[in-house]
Amino acid sequence: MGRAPCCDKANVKKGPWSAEEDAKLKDYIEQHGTGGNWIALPQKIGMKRCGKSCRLRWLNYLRPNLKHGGFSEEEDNIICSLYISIGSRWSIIAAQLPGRTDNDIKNYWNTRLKKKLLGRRKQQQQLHHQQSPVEHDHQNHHQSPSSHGLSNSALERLQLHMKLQTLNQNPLLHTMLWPKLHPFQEKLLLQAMNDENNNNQSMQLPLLPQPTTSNETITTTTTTNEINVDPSPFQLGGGDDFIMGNLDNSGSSLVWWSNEFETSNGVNYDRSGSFSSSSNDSSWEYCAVRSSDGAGLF
DNA sequence: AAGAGATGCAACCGCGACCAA
DNA sequence: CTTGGTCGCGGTTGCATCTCT
Repeated sequence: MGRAPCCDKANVKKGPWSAEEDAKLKDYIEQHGTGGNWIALPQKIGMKRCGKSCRLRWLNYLRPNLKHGGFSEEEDNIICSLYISIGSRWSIIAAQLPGRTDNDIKNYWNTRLKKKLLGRRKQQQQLHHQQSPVEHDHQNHHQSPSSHGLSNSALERLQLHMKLQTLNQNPLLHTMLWPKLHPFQEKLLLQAMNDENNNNQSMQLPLLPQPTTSNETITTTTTTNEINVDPSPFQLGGGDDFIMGNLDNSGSSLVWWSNEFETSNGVNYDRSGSFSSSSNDSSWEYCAVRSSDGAGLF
């Protein structure tokens, strides 16, 4: 038994919007607002459109003060650094760019910006594909995210991160938004990239060294409270993206790019960027974490 | 010039979150 | 607490346009 549809699909128009439809919707919303109910809105104005479709059209196209195309270098930097930090949270990224919609940014990232920054890697992949499509497919199949422990997205962000670190072209963003990769991350990334380029067998993530008797407490500063995380051993690799844990005895605790994880105190974090640890390593002060209790972002 | 493939973007889909009853 | 309705988000698709051969 599936979910009930939000509207009568058979009597709803789909596809591109006409100028008349645009004008009708725009006029109504500008005069009356949405009324807090997108589902009922098309009926009110006599349109054969799904309420969700109206909402999307308004938010992505008809809303005033929207910018289309022509992303600036500064916007590129912001998108890139936020993507590295928080992943594909397009609505959050869009909130930092006035006049831009999440859909716009998502499209821009997927079609242009990603290629601009990771273009070389793609060319290499295409070359591989041309040389031996069958073999390539076979390897792709076996090199699923779980085989090397990192999803494509996580690997992509690691690669971007390293690449951008080397550019060092925007001092502000560089220091504020792009924390240095931990040596372990660098090693991991280089290993993954090397593995990919060589079309090798699947790479298994190394297990983290077992933490010793460190009494350090990782502290994350969140918007509403502080979370004390027991630095007991974290899992690395596995089905989701895990690069986290206590890496050595010097207190350089690390949490990075997990899609989701649960600490021993039961707090779930979702797609974190990095934590600062209570050790005085200023390069780890930036964090982007969402915890299960709703707290925390940057 | 024409066909094939690549690219860009608007729109759709499905799911989880949220909220009120 | 449960249920049903709506919202908002991220992933995906479809199609028009562009580029290459």
